[in-house]
Amino acid sequence: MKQVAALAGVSLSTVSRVVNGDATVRADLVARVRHAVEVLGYRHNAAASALRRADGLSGSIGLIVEDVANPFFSCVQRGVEEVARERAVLTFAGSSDERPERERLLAESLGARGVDGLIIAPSAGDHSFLLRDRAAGMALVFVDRPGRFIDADAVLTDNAGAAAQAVEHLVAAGHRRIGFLGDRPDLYTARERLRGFESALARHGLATASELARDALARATDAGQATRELLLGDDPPTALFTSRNVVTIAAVRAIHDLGLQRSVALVGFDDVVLGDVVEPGLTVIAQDPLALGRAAAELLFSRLDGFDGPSRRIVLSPRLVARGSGELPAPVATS
Amino acid sequence: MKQVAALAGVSLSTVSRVVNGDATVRADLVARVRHAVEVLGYRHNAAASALRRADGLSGSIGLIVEDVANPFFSCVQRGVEEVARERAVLTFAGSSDERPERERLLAESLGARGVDGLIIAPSAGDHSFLLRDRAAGMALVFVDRPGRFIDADAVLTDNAGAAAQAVEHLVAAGHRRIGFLGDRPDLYTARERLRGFESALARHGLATASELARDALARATDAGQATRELLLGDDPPTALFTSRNVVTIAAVRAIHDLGLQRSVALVGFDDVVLGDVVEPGLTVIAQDPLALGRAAAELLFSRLDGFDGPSRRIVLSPRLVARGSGELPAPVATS
DNA sequence: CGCCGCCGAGAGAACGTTTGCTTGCCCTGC
DNA sequence: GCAGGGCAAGCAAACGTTCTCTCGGCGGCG
Repeated sequence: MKQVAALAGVSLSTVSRVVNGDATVRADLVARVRHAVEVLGYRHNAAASALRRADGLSGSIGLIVEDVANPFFSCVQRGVEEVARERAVLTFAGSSDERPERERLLAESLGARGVDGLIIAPSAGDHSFLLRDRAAGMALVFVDRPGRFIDADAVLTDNAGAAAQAVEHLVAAGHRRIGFLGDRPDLYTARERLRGFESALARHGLATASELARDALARATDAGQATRELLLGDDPPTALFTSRNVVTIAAVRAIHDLGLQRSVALVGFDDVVLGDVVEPGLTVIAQDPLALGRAAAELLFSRLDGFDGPSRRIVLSPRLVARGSGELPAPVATS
Repeated sequence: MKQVAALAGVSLSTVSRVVNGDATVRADLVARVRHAVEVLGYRHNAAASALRRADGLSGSIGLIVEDVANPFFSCVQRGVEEVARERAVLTFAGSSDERPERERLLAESLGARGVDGLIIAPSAGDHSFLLRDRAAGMALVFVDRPGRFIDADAVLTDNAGAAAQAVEHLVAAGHRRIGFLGDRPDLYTARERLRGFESALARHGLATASELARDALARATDAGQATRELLLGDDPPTALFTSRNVVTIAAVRAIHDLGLQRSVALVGFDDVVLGDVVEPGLTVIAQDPLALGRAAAELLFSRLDGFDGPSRRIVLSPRLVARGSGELPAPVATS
């Protein structure tokens, strides 16, 4: 910057003003400075800028999700990025692997990098440690799940309602024995989906048979194994509800391996690539992860724009996409 | 930091030394400083640190891919992140949407943020503008495709070899008329795959019938449309090679819509979720995007660790996974 | 017992910006 | 014609660190 100032024959202040688009600089000086910038290959130092500038903004935000490689979260990331991009803000993304200590490490590293805001799809841990960062001016929004022990903006899905809708759909097809393949029960989304599942069953006078429910299926192999156990056990369910994309995929695979794809009904949470091509087509509760990410980013930027009201909560309703697997009729009762 | 120093009754220098783990500080002072840090909720300012410190490292790297929501690239991102994580380095990720000017904007923003290194899956543009940043100390690695007009480390896939392997596979099943569904021809990967495709055909004395090749299929709708045109045209191909995950998915969908999934053979580039469940199973050239990302990050960090040799190139060979669609036999010739 | 050297800690400059304040100039109004 | 105000540009301090240099104290050796 010094060199630029020297070459253009102006002061550092003037260069700074030009770089920041200050309108009070004379046109010919602007031109001289821009030219010098080009010639010298000057690149603005955002770190130093954020350090000095009054608002302390760095033009970057952080995003913490379970796994950036999970299609659901990678779409959330994309949504966040799209909104951030419009404001020339960059996005730091990190995977927590659902481990609270790793999540905390990431959040603190991001804070140390001076991100203006943080969007988190929180794990099961305590998030009150973020109060400190928020007090330091960092905006905070939770996505997909609410934070624990901290009151903050959040964008959520109507998990319970959607799970109930899935049950209604299966009951309408005549099913009475519906299996549940769930995620780690310490996760908000998993609990909500189970809650919706059970309450819908109860509405129809169907008790949850605990032998028809499996959870803690964090890995695909576990989910496949659980599917086989359920379907090969005594008095197996005639339909399955899978509570998450990885579980759905593993269950579909297991069902096809067993050759049961035309006899066991299935509704899965999260849409899945090729779900429309599989035979029968996969009936899913399709979330809109892109919209989730976009909404979270919008909330974040409204805070950065100065909104200082009470914490807001946006709840998106996913839609059921019927493609065949969820409409398979229950076999005629033989008992 | 001043407050910490005051509370601990030491100088700023000492606090800095403690924070950076300097061993020359007396144990009791270390304890006092750590205590003060806890009490005050002090958080290290990475921006100021990078600004002042001798090596100028910020502990962050950048990653630019076409689309973070594309499963291929999200896995690359994950691979990069895993390696970076081991070194407590954070990852900035951005989507270029295959637009050179957006890619350049991202790269320059990342440079301004002072990333220590940059990993790019480059679009079709000119990347010589990165010379400036590299001269300023930024490490640079290309992944999936080499950069243009700049010599740098790169991690690539043997695209031509893999495409040739796909053709060999289809020829072995008796196919003579093989259709090609390609990506934007200005992309390195697309060109290489077409090159491998054509040279393998030539080896078997099969000229490339231009009416059997379609490219520039950047969007799913285009790819589906092209598939339908090829298969419904006069003298259609008996087999298809699809050059990319999004194209493969669209083609599979179109083939199933037409009910031709048991008569038209298909080998696709990139593995796809549920590719093993579809009927018939999807035969693919499976890349290992996680390994691609990891290797790129390893190259990057070796540069940051001081390696200063000539640019290196790692080429990974994908493997063909036969699942059925690529082994469908050609119909007996009727002509 | 005295001197030298080493170790540990503090003082202060510097990193690359932004920004409040100041200065100088020109224009306008009385 | 002079004074005052407004605008454009420069000066210098400050942002939160790191790092070099210096200084003081202590121990060991001569």
